[in-house]
Amino acid sequence: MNKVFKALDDPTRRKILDLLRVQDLNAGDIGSHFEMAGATMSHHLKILLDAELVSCDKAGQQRVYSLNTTVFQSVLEWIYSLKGENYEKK
Amino acid sequence: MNKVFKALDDPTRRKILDLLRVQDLNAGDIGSHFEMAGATMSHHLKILLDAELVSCDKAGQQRVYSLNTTVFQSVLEWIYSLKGENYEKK
DNA sequence: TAGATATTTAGATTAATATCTAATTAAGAG
DNA sequence: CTCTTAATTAGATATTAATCTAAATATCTA
Repeated sequence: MNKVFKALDDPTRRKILDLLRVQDLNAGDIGSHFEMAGATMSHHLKILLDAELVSCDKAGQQRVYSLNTTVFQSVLEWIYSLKGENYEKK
Repeated sequence: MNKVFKALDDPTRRKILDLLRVQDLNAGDIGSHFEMAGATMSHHLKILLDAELVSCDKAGQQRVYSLNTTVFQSVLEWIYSLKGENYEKK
């Protein structure tokens, strides 16, 4: 879970996830929502990939990123355990 | 939410929350679970306080910390929105 | 193949965070 | 009032993380 919390602890990366919630996007499209060097975006995307919060497919010159929410299961379970509730998978 | 994610992005602080899930504890008792200077614990507790993940009551010379899970609502809502599900408060 | 575009990687710099020791504050006991 | 205990605050240092520019890689097109 360490990597997941690390990845979530950054407003830019959380916003990337918000963007990917709506639709898959390539690196350039994601970057266009931020005023940051492309290399910096790439860095953030790598951290999200490492945490398995996003996945990536090559499409020609571009790389298309998509959201992967399965990793949240363990986070939800932890939060619910703190709340003293059981987490029931829908 | 920034402060909450920041606070959660540290194994020591997450473990503190795990300890407080079981029972309220004073600063010294919390510290005894870690091999860290007391000042360092105090620093972590302050970050948890700022994020409102814990609350603190004075009891004589001691300060008793307790878990506050209400802050998790917004986190849960955000995660569920990413998952494309609605979060229903229990 | 040469050039253009999309993206990542390398290396450097700056900013933020965790940690420590020492000093301070606050409360209780003698 | 002074001593002890509990905890925090201050200040310093070291590690980690975000960001940039420049260079490299990979793919498409002419």
